Amino acid sequence: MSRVTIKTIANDLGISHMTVSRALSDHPNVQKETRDKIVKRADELGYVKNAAAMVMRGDAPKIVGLLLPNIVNEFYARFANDLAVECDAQSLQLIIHLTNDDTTVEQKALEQLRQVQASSVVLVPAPRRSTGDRTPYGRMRVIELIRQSGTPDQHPTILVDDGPAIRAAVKHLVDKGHDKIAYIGANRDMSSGRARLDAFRLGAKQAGVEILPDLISTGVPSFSMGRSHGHAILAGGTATALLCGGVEISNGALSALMDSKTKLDEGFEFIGYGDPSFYSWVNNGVSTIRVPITELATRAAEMFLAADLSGPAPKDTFLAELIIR
Amino acid sequence: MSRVTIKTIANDLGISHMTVSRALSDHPNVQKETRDKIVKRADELGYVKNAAAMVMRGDAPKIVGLLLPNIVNEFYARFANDLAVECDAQSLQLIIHLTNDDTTVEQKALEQLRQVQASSVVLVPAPRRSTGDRTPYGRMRVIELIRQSGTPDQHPTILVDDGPAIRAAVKHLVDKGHDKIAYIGANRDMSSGRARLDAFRLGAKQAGVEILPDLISTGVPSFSMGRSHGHAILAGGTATALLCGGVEISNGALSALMDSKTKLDEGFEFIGYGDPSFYSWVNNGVSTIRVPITELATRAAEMFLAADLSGPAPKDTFLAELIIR
DNA sequence: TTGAAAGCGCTAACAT
DNA sequence: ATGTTAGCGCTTTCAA
Repeated sequence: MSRVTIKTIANDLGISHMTVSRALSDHPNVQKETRDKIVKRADELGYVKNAAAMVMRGDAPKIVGLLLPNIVNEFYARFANDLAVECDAQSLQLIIHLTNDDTTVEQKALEQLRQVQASSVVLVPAPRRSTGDRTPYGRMRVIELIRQSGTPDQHPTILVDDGPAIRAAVKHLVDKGHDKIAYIGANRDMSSGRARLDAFRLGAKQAGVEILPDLISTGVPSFSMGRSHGHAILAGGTATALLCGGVEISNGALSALMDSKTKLDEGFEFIGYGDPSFYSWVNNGVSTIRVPITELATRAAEMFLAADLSGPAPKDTFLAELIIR
Repeated sequence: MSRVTIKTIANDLGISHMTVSRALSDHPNVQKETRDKIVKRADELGYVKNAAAMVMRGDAPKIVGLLLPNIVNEFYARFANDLAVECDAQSLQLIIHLTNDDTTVEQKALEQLRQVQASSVVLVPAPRRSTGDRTPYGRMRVIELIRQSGTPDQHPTILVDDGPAIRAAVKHLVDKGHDKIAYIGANRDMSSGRARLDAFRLGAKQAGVEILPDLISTGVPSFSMGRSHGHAILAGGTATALLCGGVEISNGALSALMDSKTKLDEGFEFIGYGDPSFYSWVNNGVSTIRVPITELATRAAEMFLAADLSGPAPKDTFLAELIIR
């Protein structure tokens, strides 16, 4: 009834538990006959090696963590999916925690991962108001994804540079004759919010158009935020094109746009952010700024394995891509 | 440099590791002064309790597993999200494995979860050809989600009954004057595929319409399958309405429909399956069959905690709901 | 109030 | 080829 261990099997067979251990760990020094008997009995009893015991002996637990704000956002879902595939390929177990961008939750999750000795953690750092306390990461390898928090060079980091794509998007719109281009993005609380807005401004400047302040709106990014700001811009009547700087925002703004058949017929142009699968077929294809998610996940998985912890932490940047549909 | 344990702290402070243990576990029998000193030092050194040691002593590991075909499908993503929230609330760690509906992968994942002594696993069983071997679940509580595999009453099960909603969908279409209703769904490999098609047929019968065999198509469910079958049905010209029996299929078929402006203007009616967020705003709102995902996740989390393992395994069924937009 | 010993499951290092 | 011992980090039991 209780858990089957090597001792259970050993007693059952009237031999030493060491022989059982050897047999089940493919150690050469076991007589074939004995080994077969052991393997057979282990199988019958449903024996599985106790991971906790292995960890206590010093084996690195085959566990990695993933901390995401949520997993409904298609960007995060795809990343989690790709990372999970990589982990399964490496026989790693992936523990997911959702932080909801709350530093408290994030800290708690990190501590739990530390308790189970997770070897690595991929983390989208929650934006933090103060440079407040943070639990030490212990022996975990922490890989920061998308956002960068705290001291640079401290942790390996995987970033996305969407600047060029955003500037290209503006240029594309200008080339098509638009000069009243609206922008909806995240506020300056997040570094990504700042960076994208800056890229938008720079793109406009480079393309030689002036952006009316009224056409730029920022806020805490969410679907409903994107939707309401989108409605406001469409109602304003000034803008002839809209660029979004965030996945949720983009979906929200697109939903607002879909409400307005007139605008679509008038040739109002929309460029979204992220590339949810339905963008390729909604509204005859939605142009967007695509982030190479699978590449990010692959790189993260590579970092799991990277042996050397010495030297400055690597910082990899992947380019987002403008997709015109 | 090496891992901080209670012994590290004990040596550091020149006391017994037992006192340290007591202090850090809020045992009353420690002098306040000593306790404060210990807690302080533990904090400085970044001590965390070793989960493996606790598990070895007999503590149930705070780990639960989740096995899903994938996590990009919005249905699964939402479920995973909701379950992760529940787990965080209960200080459980959630290990996710993606099976891709492959029994081999599923078995391997289950074994890994067994090694780390996961207390419970929520599992969308991969459809299995033969009633072949399956690793014993050991002491894990296995909760089957959506699909049921193997012997009934063996595991707690959470099912969705979409029969009434599917029949209501057919009735709705008939009431609106449609009598050439097409259906795209999963083939009979999965029990859900069979059940939904049967519900569709029954609904048609109850509504007094005959379904032309040509208008029913099934196959291995996927976006592209839904899309190509959708195109075929639209090209056929016979059908005036389409009902889908699967999430991916529904998205694919919807994408096919969006390609055809004519059909939409002609009043071609579509009822999808699942309720991706964008259904509420695409195409002025897509009618669909909604599955109560959060309720499923909440119930699953409740089952994590259920103490009694005695008696027949509970089988909970949640009703899907027809949403007309 | 504090400490010492034992044991959870496993394997490296020594016996035999 | 097989067996014995010890120890990973922790807490329960018993002793001081």
